[in-house]
Amino acid sequence: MLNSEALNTTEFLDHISLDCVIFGFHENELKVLALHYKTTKEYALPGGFVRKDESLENAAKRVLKQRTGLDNIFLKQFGIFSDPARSNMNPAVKDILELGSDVDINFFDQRFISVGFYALVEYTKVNPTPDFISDSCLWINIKDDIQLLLDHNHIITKALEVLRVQLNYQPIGYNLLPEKFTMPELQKLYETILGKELDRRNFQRKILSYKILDKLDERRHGGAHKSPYLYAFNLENYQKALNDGLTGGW
Amino acid sequence: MLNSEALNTTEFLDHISLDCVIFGFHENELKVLALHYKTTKEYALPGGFVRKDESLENAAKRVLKQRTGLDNIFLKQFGIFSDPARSNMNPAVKDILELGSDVDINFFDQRFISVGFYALVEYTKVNPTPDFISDSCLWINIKDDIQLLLDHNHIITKALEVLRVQLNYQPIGYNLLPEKFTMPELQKLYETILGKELDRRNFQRKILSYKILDKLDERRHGGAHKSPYLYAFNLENYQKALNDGLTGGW
DNA sequence: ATTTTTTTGCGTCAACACGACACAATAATA
DNA sequence: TATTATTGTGTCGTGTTGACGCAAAAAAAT
Repeated sequence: MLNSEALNTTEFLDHISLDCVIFGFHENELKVLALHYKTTKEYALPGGFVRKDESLENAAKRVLKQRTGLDNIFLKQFGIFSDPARSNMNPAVKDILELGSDVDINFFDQRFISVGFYALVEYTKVNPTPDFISDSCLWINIKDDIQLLLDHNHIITKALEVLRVQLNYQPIGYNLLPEKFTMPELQKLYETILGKELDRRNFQRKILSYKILDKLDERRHGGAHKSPYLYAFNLENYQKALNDGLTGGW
Repeated sequence: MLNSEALNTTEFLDHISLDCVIFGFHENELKVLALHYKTTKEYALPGGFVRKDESLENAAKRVLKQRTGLDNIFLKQFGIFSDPARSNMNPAVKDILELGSDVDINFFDQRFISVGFYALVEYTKVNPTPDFISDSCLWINIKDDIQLLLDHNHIITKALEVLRVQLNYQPIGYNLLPEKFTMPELQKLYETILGKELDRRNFQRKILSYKILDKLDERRHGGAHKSPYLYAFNLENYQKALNDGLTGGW
């Protein structure tokens, strides 16, 4: 009945959990992967616990692998959520109780200090997979602000703030976009993360001045109106540029 | 024998500790408050544990109050240190064993995931106070790179990196400098945090353009050569400016 | 087929910001 | 009184930024 990831709570450290904000970009919108619980019908971030001899980062990688099917995901720890009241009255406890009498409910019902990770994935490569207390795993749109479990909305907000600040220091475009993309797509990604509109022509001038993009001889056909050129990140230059931080703000 | 902060380990959450990087600025040098252990003669960051119904932030404030005598310290969580091996072979365990047989050595000898806080204090206001395993509490100069306990050097390095990034987003100057200060002093603070020299005249032009400083009618006399003017932060403008981030890099 | 509409590619211009540097005023010291 | 290191203020050339113009392209409408 229970799948193996749920059992053996004695393997885990007490009081410490982690939550993952998995960002994807699709149809010009920024999305986050969420679970939908069987019993309480709550939405929640994918999370997990830390094995007694495991680093937090590896625990997060385990969770990511389970929910997305992907290895080698871009992953950063961005915050810690430690309000003593944050996991009081956790509705998920009810979901877990439903699973059977052999569950160590004391483990799940304790105070948790949760470490927040954000991950960047290429939307189309993800195979969303529910966990043992959820019936589905789905993308929710950031701007729909759907109500999530406990402080998970707050966790997403914090992740977004960090993403915004790190836009010039982490390969965020590279990890969220497919290999080939158009300039308007890249711009839309920047606009969504920054929460403001940018001038099309100035954006292009600036991003090209960094020399981090290769302009391809290909265009994206099929859309309405003039076909835009495709670009790809020049990883070598991108990494080099990020080391100093891309100069100037947006 | 044992002071009360050491006892009652049952009050604390297992596996979770915190370490504070307390920055001070004195004689144009950036310093960090450290403890010196009685038995092993190791240097270490001030740290502590989290009570079962206490937020991490409040736990950090407790530690800060105990080591500095100060309330209302500027304080930010900046990272988490979770390598499973980080607290193996912890020499501090030996110091704690020396304290007597009634110590719950199992608590101190477990795996700890440590949450890093940095604090900014006005050097002259601090009253450095050792804890129950240390014989002194003292300022160490950042650039002296003294060898510290476990991964504490690494923790300081990370704190400095964060400080650097946040220089344009947090009231760092205000919290590290006394109320009145000279332009060369402020510049030296920026240079130390950034790890590079800045042009005196360009620095002044830029920092004044933010309108975050009030130029006083007073000068600092007594030093050799021309007496510099004193400045004070205009808190209202400073806070307003930090909200958007001070534009441009250094 | 031709026109319309919207998007894309490329360019211009004025205002501003930045780095490098010049020079005079000042205050302790020699 | 002269010396010397430091501070206050300004200039100048370059590069970057924001605001906006215009023509080419491609699907859709006529």
